[in-house]
Amino acid sequence: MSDRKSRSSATGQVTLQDVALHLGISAITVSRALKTPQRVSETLRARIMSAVTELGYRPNHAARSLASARSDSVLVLVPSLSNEVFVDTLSGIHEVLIPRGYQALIGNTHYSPQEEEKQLGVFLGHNPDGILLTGLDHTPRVRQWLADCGVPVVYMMEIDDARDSRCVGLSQFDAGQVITRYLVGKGYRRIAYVAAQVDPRTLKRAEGYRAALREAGCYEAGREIWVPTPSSIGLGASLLDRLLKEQPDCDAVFCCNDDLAQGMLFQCQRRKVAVPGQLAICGFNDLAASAWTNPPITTIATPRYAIGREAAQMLLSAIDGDMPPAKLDLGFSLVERLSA
Amino acid sequence: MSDRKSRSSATGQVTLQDVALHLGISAITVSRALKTPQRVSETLRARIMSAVTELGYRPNHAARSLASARSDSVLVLVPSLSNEVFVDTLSGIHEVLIPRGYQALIGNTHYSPQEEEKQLGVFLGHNPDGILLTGLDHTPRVRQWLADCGVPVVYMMEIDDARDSRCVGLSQFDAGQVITRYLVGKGYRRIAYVAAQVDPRTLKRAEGYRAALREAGCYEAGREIWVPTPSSIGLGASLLDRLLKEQPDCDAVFCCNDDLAQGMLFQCQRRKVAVPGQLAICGFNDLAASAWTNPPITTIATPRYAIGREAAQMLLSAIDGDMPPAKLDLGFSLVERLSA
DNA sequence: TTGTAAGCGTTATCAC
DNA sequence: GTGATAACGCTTACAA
Repeated sequence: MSDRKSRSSATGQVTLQDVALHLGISAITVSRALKTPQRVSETLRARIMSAVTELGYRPNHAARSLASARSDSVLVLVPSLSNEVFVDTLSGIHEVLIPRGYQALIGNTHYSPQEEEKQLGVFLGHNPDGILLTGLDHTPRVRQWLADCGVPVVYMMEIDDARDSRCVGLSQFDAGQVITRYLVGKGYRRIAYVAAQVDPRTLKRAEGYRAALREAGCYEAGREIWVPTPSSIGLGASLLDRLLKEQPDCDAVFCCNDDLAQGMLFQCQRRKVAVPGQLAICGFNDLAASAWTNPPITTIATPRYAIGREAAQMLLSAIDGDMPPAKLDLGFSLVERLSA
Repeated sequence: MSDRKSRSSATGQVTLQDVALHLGISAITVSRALKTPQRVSETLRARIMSAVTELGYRPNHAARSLASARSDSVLVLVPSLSNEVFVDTLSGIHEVLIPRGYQALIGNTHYSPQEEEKQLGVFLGHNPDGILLTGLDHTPRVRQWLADCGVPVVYMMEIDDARDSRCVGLSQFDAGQVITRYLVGKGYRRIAYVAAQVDPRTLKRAEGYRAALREAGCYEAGREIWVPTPSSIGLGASLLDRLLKEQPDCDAVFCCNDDLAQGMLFQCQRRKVAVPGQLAICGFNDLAASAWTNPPITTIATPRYAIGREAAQMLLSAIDGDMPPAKLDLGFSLVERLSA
């Protein structure tokens, strides 16, 4: 009868209380019927369920999160949404999270640790049950927050042997080394490395590149081109011009990613530079388009779907039982095509 | 002195109460110092601010949302995250939302109205202050929920003159008609339309295509190829094969998007089909790569950043004051390049 | 300018 | 198996 309990006024939303009142039972029972059906008698449960649909009840996430200190959501921070690599990683993550009833809260850090810190600050207020981070390099404050908040974290994309943390990825160093060795094996000797959007992973690929050239006895310091701007096909095209000007004797180039490699290839076509005849080109990541250009691009295929899936899996295990930290190396594979 | 008030036990989180107790003041004052600084004396505000940083207080979103019935978050539902178009739209949205203190909750509907309904059901529980939806076609239940929940909605990508709703986009029909007229103007007469990932917008572009051909007196029903699978470069390549087999006399093709056009172009290169000599190709959306292929691709540039920005802007206005529904047509432009 | 009281919608805890 | 009660952390009233 009490009027003030009949309807939540503010939002016009149907509450648990409304459903309970409608059936003459208490709110907690409705809650149980939804969360732990086996704890409610079958007949009552049926009545509750139909009332729920009839009244159009939809749970209030904020209230649930506040009362239970869980949010059924997982924070995912990636450096970019325009990079196919991270979009694919996100698909893998969703594939695991959604069926288990979790929501992904997606944040874009734009390759900036400071931006990452800002995003983490905001999203931590959403009480995520778990956190998925890209890479191993984070600001001190981020590390502090992560340590303090007690929320499980899995790091994606790279493998770190040192720290006592969970991570799923591959050795960026090894991958850079393998593809450079491949070029050396093909007989190329004056091999350039071209990188844009400098980040910890392009740095490690560069180290792999250097190691491979050193072991082959053909390392030259001046063969690297670094630009800090975001990577793109257009940038690849202009870097081909720069490469040809600065290193006219160069016979092969390892691009830190496939966008750059595609742009270089397109520009070679424009400038009538034969690929791989005059210049061999290889990339990194095996983006979808790289199999279709002419010639198709030799590259390193990275298991990003799998990284997303396995990282999400590992995170959920960490959330449920207290599974101890583990490292998962998903490797990579050399995709030999015709550009190098 | 009261022990139970000193620390929120469950989460180990620092609360407003903790900060207040630390300073010997009341929680509401701390709240005010953070939300409406001008309502707190300068000296006290300074003390509060330093205590906040010292203790590492971070607001609890769930509690705030529950108490205030606002969430400072906006739900954004897009059909795909692997399509550059929607990624760009999201950037535009972020550009407006973030500086105004809003968070975007991103949902991927995978081009499915049912999936959209599911996502909306879940995300509505997060009490978004506003909603940004893609397209004008939604399930009856979605329309019902949107009408009931009283949250402002802006529809993106298309323009609807009929309904009393807010939308920001362009006329997909007109764009399809303009590019087809362009082909006709260039002298092509046996023009095919190829579409993948059938959605309301590719349907409308097709109608524009038909209208243009009818007015030129060269419409033929059999010149359309439709496949329901997701669009990709690889699919474009295989559809080129199919086109050449089924319509060997075809002299130009309008692809419903640039992915398909790029794939067709690459496959033409493989098969030594001259573009545009033997077959003219044009696409839709002007994706980044289309300017760099050889030949570069003639296409329709869609203002997707601007759509995101303006839609977010319109939504925020709707959230703040009760700005009346409006339509915003951002148009499109024909980008003439060398493929057609 | 500051504080008190109540309540947002849900769940944990402890009774019955 | 079901219910009463008290939180969860914050903000909207309304006082002082």
